[in-house]
Amino acid sequence: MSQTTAESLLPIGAFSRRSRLSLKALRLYDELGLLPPARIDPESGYRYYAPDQVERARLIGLLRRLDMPLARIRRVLELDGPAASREVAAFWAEAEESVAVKRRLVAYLERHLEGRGEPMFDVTTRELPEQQVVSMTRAVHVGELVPFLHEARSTLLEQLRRSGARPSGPWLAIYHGEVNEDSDGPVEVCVPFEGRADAADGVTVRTEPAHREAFTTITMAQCQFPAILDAYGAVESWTGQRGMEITASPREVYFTDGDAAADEPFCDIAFPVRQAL
Amino acid sequence: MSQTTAESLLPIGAFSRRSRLSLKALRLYDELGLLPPARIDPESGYRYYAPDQVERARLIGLLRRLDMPLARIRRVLELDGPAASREVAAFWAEAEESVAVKRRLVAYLERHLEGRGEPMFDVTTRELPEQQVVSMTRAVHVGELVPFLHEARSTLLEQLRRSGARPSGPWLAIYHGEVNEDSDGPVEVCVPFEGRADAADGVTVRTEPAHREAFTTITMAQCQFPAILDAYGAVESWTGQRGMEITASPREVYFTDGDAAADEPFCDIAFPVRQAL
DNA sequence: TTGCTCCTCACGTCACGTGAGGTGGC
DNA sequence: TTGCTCCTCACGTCACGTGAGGTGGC
Repeated sequence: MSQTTAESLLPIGAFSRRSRLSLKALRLYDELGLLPPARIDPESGYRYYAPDQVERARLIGLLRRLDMPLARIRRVLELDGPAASREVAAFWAEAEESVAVKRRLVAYLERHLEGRGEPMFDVTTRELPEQQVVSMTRAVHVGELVPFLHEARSTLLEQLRRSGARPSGPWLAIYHGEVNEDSDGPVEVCVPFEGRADAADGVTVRTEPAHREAFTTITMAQCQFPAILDAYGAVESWTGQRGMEITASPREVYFTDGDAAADEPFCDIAFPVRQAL
Repeated sequence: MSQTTAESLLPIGAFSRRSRLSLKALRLYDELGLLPPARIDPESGYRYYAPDQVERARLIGLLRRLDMPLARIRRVLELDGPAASREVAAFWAEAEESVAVKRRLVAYLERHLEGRGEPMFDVTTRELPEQQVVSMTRAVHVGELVPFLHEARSTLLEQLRRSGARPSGPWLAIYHGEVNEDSDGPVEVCVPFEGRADAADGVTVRTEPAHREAFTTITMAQCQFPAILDAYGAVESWTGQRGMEITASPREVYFTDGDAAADEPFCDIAFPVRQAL
């Protein structure tokens, strides 16, 4: 029996041909414990694989063709059939999401490169007085942004209610860093208020200094990536042309508590500015 | 004027914020000549960028978000607007193609992982006598495969005609290596013949030795990746279960000159075999 | 003895991220 | 003097590809 088993073991070259994985890949998967050979000769270090390891090897190869990282493949392999299938489906759903974003980006780039007119934005400035705000800050990637905005707004309003203070203007989010797939902000959600409010777990009370800001109003459709780049770009170039300097992180001032129709005013894109010398 | 220009130059940190590119990325793009700073201080090595370089920088950043390689981005940047737009579209078309393949692969994997029945294949063997063939071999990736098959077949038939020989059986392709996006075969297209044929530029005349082969017949729909994996897998496991050894590269024997209906017999998937001892 | 297969480093690829250690101007 | 910004290495990441140099069995 062990005789028979030993005889049917495949050295790495044969196993490579049967599994369609390179020698280098097989050695790496061994090293990572992802696909250890059935036997390793202790003298020579030769790797010998069992024929029934071919199936696992091919599965790894196919998952790699989806560009699934090896760490994630390891997780798939630890699950039973139906759960593994769901894991693959979940991975692929993420991939499709990222493709959908890129598809919009391609459309945007084609429009820009061909020099077809970008949408027009009315940019103006306004003076904001010093203001008390309650705020919550978190590092979020793009997928977690919208839930965070809503959660933070609710928490802040609740905190004002508990403190006996009342909101004195529209809520806003300050983007201290970029928010996308690779970058996670941080994002600070603020609610301006009147009266006296207490800080709490995760809730800061601070003063937003008086400042002038350049802004433009956009619809919900224009607030999606990559269309939103045009709005940011419009405000930035407007300030640049007038010799203004951006003095703080950009912010979005929201008019609604949640959703609006795609073509209704949805928020202001605003940059604090000062006239350069 | 040069005064004004010099004053408006941005050091790398400011340019990084405006372009949304990391310092590391900006230094790399400088090194590669993709986005050299307007001025480099010869003493300190400090990089200074012109404000109008922001546009190019952002374009690079957006193209990178499509996962376009820097070499390809360089090409896009060398083109004028409309041509650049077409380059982006062409790149994206390739990406969509690769997504389409992966999408089918995901469906295939889900079926397999859930253990839903794989299609049944009738596998049998046949004895082939020694045969004269004319053949052409080339390293092709999956995108170039079908054109090569047709081109080679025409060339070989023409060569037989010129030699006064005549085809004596269906044409076939021998896959000496895997053919996919990363791997390029090689693939050998063969036409068996009777009579006497001359070699020519790229056309080899050789004898295919007598052998037994295990094979199954599939439709055109089953000949697509990844469905075709089932047919290959079926023949391989059939041979394995009967203690046969595969002795040469797998081959596909085509019944038609071009296309068939999706559910009609289209080709045989065949492996030369011998009974193991 | 020659070929073939296997072994283990070690370095390259691609597009950066992340320190380490140091300089320069306000 | 302290902080801030900038500089240049150098190494790490990820999943391998590609030798180099050497061993072992037929």
